[in-house]
Amino acid sequence: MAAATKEQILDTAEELLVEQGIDGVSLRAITQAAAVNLASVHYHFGSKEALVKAVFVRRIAAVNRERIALLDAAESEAGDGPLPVDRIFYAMFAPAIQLSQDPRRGRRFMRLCGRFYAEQADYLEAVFEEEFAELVQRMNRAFRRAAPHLPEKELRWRVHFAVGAMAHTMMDSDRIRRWTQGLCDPTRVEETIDAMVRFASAGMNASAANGAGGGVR
Amino acid sequence: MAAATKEQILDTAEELLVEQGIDGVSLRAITQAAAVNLASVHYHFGSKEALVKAVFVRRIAAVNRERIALLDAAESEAGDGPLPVDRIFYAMFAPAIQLSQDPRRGRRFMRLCGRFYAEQADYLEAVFEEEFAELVQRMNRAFRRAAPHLPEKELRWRVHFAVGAMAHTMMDSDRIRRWTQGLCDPTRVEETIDAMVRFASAGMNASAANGAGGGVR
DNA sequence: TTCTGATTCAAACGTATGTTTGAATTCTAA
DNA sequence: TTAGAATTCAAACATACGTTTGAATCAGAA
Repeated sequence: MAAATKEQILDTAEELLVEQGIDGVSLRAITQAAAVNLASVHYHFGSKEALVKAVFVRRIAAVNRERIALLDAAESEAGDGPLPVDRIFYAMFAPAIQLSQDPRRGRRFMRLCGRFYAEQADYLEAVFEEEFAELVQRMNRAFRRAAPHLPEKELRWRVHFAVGAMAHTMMDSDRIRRWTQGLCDPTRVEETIDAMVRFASAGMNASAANGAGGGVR
Repeated sequence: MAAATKEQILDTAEELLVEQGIDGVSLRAITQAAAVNLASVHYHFGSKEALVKAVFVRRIAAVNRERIALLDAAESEAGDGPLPVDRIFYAMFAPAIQLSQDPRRGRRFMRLCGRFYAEQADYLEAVFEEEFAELVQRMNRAFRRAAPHLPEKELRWRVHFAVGAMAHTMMDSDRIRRWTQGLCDPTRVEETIDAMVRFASAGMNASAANGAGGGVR
């Protein structure tokens, strides 16, 4: 059956890509683990590159749709007023981290997403921009309204830092659990999201730079 | 001359590793760009793996020594009292980000460091633990004293998020500059550090979770 | 059943990689 | 200057990879 083979390849590729990275996993390893023929990848996808893209897009599109849906809900609830910062961050973090509640593929993909972001493969850069364009615009606009006192530059920096905190957590669930002896465990999803929202919101709500260069030391 | 060849290989490898990742760059590319013979790598380092390790350790050891020196200075200045949170974060961020002031190798290595952290190559994991063991211990102790009211779990999460913000910035200097049309530019080092310290300190100083599960929504 | 298109399969192709080899060359010290 | 070690070099080795090929097999409609 055709469709079954294609999905089998996608699932197995996603699993192995998480564990070993794009360059670390070969088509032979994928097809062998999926119990399909080596040539099936090229028959169904065209190339390894296209397979990697397909693995990524299949899930990230759903996550970003959910993020935008959460933004929509929050905005219609807020009427004409600005959104609370923590609601925006919740919309940003929750769908990605929550995906880990799917015990089968979720946790794998959570790490894969961070991994893709880190690998910076050229052909993934375009996919990134396309899949994130609308979301980034919506997020920036929401933050702008939520923190109108903040200089644009400072606001962008803080969004960037918050994305970093999230990406780090997505990419790294094993390491943080190990280094804290299980105290911090990203598989406890709601707890993780709550801590992340608290941290990022407090960071975003901090007072801006006082004058020129006024930092520590 | 022996030493010159070895350093030439290290420098060139660092440069190319940043641009193309560990698996993306071949020994042939490195040795050709360095204008040395292919076999020199194995003569001086033993293997590609050992070369990669050497590239990493050469700089990260210096950065972590500087971090600990900053902690020492802050602690002797503070006497018996706890350190301000922003001083701890400054000690954590500044040496890594400041390395980018070296216009020759600095910026490259800043990205390489984040890249290594993301790649999670098995043989790098051991190097990471060794090179960071002392620093992590010192940092955790300093934060514990600086925020005694904070539950251990919450404290560890926040340190983790702050590390994420830093790693993201280190790994990503091109992307953030591009996405903000130059507004946020990690090559403006002090400005970057200041923004990062403000963000992380505010996140660390946020009030802890109020009761069970009390977050957004 | 028979035919046609879709799918699977084993095998091979061409290329790039990390590594090794052994001779040639350069440096160092007596 | 010269013996001996250190270093460089061109060439080859073995392997793994993504991709292609063409025949074999399967599915479903006539």
